[in-house]
Amino acid sequence: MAELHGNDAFIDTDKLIFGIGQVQQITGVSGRQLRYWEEQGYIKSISQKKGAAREYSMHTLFFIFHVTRFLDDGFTLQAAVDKAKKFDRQLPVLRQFLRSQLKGVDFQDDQSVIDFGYVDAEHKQRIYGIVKNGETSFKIENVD
DNA sequence: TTTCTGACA
DNA sequence: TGTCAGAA
Repeated sequence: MAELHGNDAFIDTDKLIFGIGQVQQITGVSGRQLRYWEEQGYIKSISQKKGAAREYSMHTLFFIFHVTRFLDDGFTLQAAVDKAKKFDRQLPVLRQFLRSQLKGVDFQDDQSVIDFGYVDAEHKQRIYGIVKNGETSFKIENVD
């Protein structure tokens, strides 16, 4: 039987392929830079053979995007790549945690309430994430 | 037309 | 890194 909520239930983002021209348009990184970064081993394109046009997976596209953000923050290319890699490692952990802990989101008049479920095994307290006026906070409530 | 590699006022 | 050339 098929699992409805596994990773498989979503689009395999690595099957979304982008040409170097598209990557340039989306990330603003020049083709010259992309080839140089690849030459330096910072990024990789899908099976780059001889003079064939480069293709990038969506994962790589995201990676490139993150590198540019760190470059904009003033980091060197090497440092930006390192930070992007670190960020890359955090994503699956964050996704797993959120996927298992997120119970639902309630949209109220002045705020949004994220239900993270019970805090304790006894189910005496429930924790919520509050998003209000552009700010976030936690709230723990006792369960009746 | 787009991309590739190599080179450099 | 940009840019130009010559080829695919």
